[in-house]
Amino acid sequence: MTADSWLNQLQQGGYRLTEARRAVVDVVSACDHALTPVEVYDAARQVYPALGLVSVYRTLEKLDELGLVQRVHQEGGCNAYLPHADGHQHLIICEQCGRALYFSGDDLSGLFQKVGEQHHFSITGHWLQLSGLCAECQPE
Amino acid sequence: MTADSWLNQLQQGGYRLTEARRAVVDVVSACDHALTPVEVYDAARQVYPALGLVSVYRTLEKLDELGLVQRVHQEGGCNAYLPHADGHQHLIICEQCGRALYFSGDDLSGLFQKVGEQHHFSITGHWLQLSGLCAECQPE
DNA sequence: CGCTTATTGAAAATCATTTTCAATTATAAG
DNA sequence: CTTATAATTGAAAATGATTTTCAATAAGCG
Repeated sequence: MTADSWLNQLQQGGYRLTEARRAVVDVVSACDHALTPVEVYDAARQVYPALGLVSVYRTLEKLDELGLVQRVHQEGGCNAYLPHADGHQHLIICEQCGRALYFSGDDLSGLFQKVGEQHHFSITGHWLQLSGLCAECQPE
Repeated sequence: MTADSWLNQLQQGGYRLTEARRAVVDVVSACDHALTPVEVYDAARQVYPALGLVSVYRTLEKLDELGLVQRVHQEGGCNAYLPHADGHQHLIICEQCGRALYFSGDDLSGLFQKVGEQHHFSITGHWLQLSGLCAECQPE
């Protein structure tokens, strides 16, 4: 029931529940790879044809604000969104099929702090994404 | 003589050396923080006022292709360029002043491989950026 | 020096994103 | 169940970044 949980959190955040938002949430919350606004638009219109692209942008913005999605940066562009996993902040993305997967990086945070100290930086954030081929996309 | 080295590599790559390219290379190769195309344009016109923004885009594209610059992703946008350090692939960027710094991540590459194996991914690349405050920008 | 062709800057075209706006609709109050 | 109010909507226009087109220029070869 991720979608329902997201809708609850939207409401909790003071936002109204509308058809447009439901459609966007349905698509994004159930997806295992990053989607651009246009991809969300196309998928969500299958359910709710009256949807406007503008509402997709606006809804993604709110989901991002609530920490429900995370922005993914890729070669081609930097405007794709993925459900945000709690606690696990690091990503692996398959170059071929686009499937995304979070992995736990508890051991890394300490390392980042250490690297920061070496260079006299106080580290406040990090961005880590691995790319490669998932099991299914690997040649024999 | 980084600038000269870059110009050599451009020529080696089959490209001609022009005033426009010289101006762009001068600016980017000597900069310690990420610059957007427009920022490069503004800085380079101080030296070569006839420069067109289009040539900045085109030159940055070629420098990227030759591995001389690297694209940096940041909150606001993902279109800033930084000289590419050889061997050191990981970045720390100061949130305040924008100063960028590479650090060696030999120990990390092994770790990335291991994480990949755990999830049956063959890792072919990674993207790591730390952000924080550099020594000068830290409050006492 | 002269030829060939890559490169140029300006302008137009394209593409993604944001803003504007009047109409609609979710929600709270009656 | 109404009604009132303010958030939300989609369409269209506006913006901003990037790319393409194109005739003029200039780099680099012979």
